[in-house]
Amino acid sequence: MTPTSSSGIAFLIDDDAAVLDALSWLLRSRGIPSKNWNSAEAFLSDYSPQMQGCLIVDIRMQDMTGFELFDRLRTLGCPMPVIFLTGHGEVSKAVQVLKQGAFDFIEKPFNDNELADRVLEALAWDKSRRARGQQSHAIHDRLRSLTSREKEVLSHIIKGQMNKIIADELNIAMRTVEVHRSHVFEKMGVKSAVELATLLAENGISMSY
Amino acid sequence: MTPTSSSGIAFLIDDDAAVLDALSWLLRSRGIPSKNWNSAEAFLSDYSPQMQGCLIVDIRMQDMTGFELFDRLRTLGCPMPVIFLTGHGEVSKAVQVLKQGAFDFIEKPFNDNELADRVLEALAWDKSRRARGQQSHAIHDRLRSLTSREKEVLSHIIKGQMNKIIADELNIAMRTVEVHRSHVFEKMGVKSAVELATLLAENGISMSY
DNA sequence: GGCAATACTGTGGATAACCGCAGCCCCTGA
DNA sequence: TCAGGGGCTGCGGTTATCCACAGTATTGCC
Repeated sequence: MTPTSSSGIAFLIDDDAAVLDALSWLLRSRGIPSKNWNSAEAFLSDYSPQMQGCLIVDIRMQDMTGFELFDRLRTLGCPMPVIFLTGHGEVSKAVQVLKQGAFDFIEKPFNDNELADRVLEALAWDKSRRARGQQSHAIHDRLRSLTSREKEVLSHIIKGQMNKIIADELNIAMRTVEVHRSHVFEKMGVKSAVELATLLAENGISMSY
Repeated sequence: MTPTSSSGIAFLIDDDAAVLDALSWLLRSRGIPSKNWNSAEAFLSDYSPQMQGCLIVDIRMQDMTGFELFDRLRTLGCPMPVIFLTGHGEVSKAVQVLKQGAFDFIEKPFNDNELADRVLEALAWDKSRRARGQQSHAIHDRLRSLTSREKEVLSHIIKGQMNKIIADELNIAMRTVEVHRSHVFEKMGVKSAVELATLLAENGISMSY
């Protein structure tokens, strides 16, 4: 099992110790591991891109609103799903934040079962995100292993151009293109141009050189 | 200009004639064409998949709630973006409906500029959706023009298999595969297997035969 | 029965892809 | 200075692809 195959942790962020206790107790009773922070700043200073799981964030905190924390984390590139907890029904804020990519927005007092279900959904979402990311990361690693000339040839290959044409456009011999081409296939772990094109297209990668 | 290149219409659905008037006046002042319905049922009976634009639906109506209308339309396959208007802040409903794919959820009284902006966003979203759909539709039309044997060969081509292998697996002569292959290219409007693979992958089409 | 569509096959030749072997040039770092 | 990596190239041979020409067979429809 690689590290990214774990189900992740629920990161609880609230400046109300009673809420943190109640939440962590609830989650533990469902077998969901969690960790607590009593302020947004505290979490931010501990934040690491290695973290896996989801965030459960109170909207109303002393040092920073949950929205601000959300913005800061997104700026840092944190992709984890965020569930907001709110005590007072601000519809426009809820709508805004959901449209910005929050995972959920739950009013207090919340139903225990419902909250636990949402957390499980968020953890599952994050897990599948990591799986997708791992695939995509592996491809980018392979792309980075290509020399610049190889990338250039690659970009022509996936346009479906023949070796002769590529050679003309790059002003090199066909034999050279053949060599680069076979290196590209080897480094990218594919056996044909079709596989290569599919691999890149499925991962939304377009090589514009 | 094809029909689908128009910007679409705002379909207003509210059983309060005063609101309909105000909305249609507002939108007309911004150059946004709109049409009115005074009940959900009335709109449903007029609904046609040909409609282009977005819906602006009051949550609270006599015959049916906006949510019900939303569900009914989605069941009918209506893909248009829906903006809900609500007079009373139900956060949980807003969250639920947004997660189900509503475009926006706006509280009354609303800011005129904001609403007009949202409508324009929704219309733009629908326009780009139609563009994507048209591309995808064209591809499916071409796929449908293939005979079943050709589709079978296609599925092997996009796996990157050589004609010889395909011939073996289908128990036919290589020459026959070559013929099917060239028919597939011609009907799909591509000149190479790479183009074909990219075309299908970019549109999320996987041929499993 | 004739006609069209579909599927299938063979022959032979042109073109393209693939590959090992061999070698050249340039740059960089030990 | 020498080794290694990257880029470039030619030769010769095998395998694949693409295609024109030429058929056979089956099915379904008017």
